[in-house]
Amino acid sequence: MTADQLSLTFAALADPTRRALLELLSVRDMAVTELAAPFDISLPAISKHLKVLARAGLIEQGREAQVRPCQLKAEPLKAAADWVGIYRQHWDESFDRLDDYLKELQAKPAGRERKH
Amino acid sequence: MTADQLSLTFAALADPTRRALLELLSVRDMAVTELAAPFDISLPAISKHLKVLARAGLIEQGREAQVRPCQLKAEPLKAAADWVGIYRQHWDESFDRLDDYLKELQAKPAGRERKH
DNA sequence: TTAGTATTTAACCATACGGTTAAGTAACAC
DNA sequence: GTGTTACTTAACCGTATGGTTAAATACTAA
Repeated sequence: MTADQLSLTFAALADPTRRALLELLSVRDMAVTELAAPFDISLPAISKHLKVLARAGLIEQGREAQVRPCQLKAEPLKAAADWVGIYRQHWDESFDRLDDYLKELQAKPAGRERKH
Repeated sequence: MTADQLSLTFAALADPTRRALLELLSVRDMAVTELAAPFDISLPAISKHLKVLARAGLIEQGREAQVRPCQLKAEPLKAAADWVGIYRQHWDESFDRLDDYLKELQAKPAGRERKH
C-alpha cells in the first residue's frame, strides 16, 4: 500500500484483463456491464479491476441513472512512458532513433504550434 | 503464473526497488552485493527481486568466480513502451505531437540511415 | 582441509491479488 | 409500495509478493 504513482500505474497494467479494459475505453466511454461483456469472469471481478484502475488514476467513473460510465484517463501513462523511454537507447542497439528523438525534442522544445 | 510477457514486464516494473535496480544496471553491469548496497533490505530480498527481473527477461546473470554479474536486457521494455505509446493521443490533449510523430514515422519509414 | 566471500534456497510470516458467490445499494419503472 | 436493472460490497479461498533469518551452495585463498 501507499505505493507511489508509478508503481500503481505499472501494477495496474500488469494484468491482461485490465489492459483489455483500457483498450475498450480507448475507443469510447462504456458502462460497467458493457465493459464486462467480452470477459468470462464475474461482474464483481470486473468491478475490482476497475477499482484498481481508478486507484491508479487510469479511469474515472461517473453516474447516469443506474449506469456508471467509465472514462479513460491516460495522464498517468505519460509518466510510465517517460520512465520506460529512458531505456530506449538500451533496447535500440543502434542509437539512431535516440538521436532522432533528441533532435526532435530540440526542434520543438515546448511551444505548441497550431495544427488542425 | 504463466503470465504473458507484457504482464511479466509491467509486474516487474511495479516495484520501486526493482525499478531502481534497473536504473543502476543501466549505468553498468554490477554484482549482486554491489547492487544491494544502496538498499536497506536484506540480500535475499534483493536476490528475489533479481529473480523477478530475470523471469521478465529484463536482466541476465553471468558468473565470474563467486560473483554473479547482472546485465540489463532492455528488449522487453520495447514492447511495454509500444503498448503504452498507443495511448499517447489520449494523454496529449492536443494532437499536435501525434501529428508530429506520425509525420516523423512517414518521413523515415524503416531504413536506418547512418549517424555518428 | 579450513576458512572466507558471494549468493541462493528454505522456511516462515503478513499482506495483497484475482477469483468466486451471496447480499447490499442506487436509481428508475410501475 | 414492488420489482428490475446496474452495479458494489462482504466474506471467503488459494496463490503470489515482499520481507525476514538461518542454512546451503559455489567458488577462491591459505
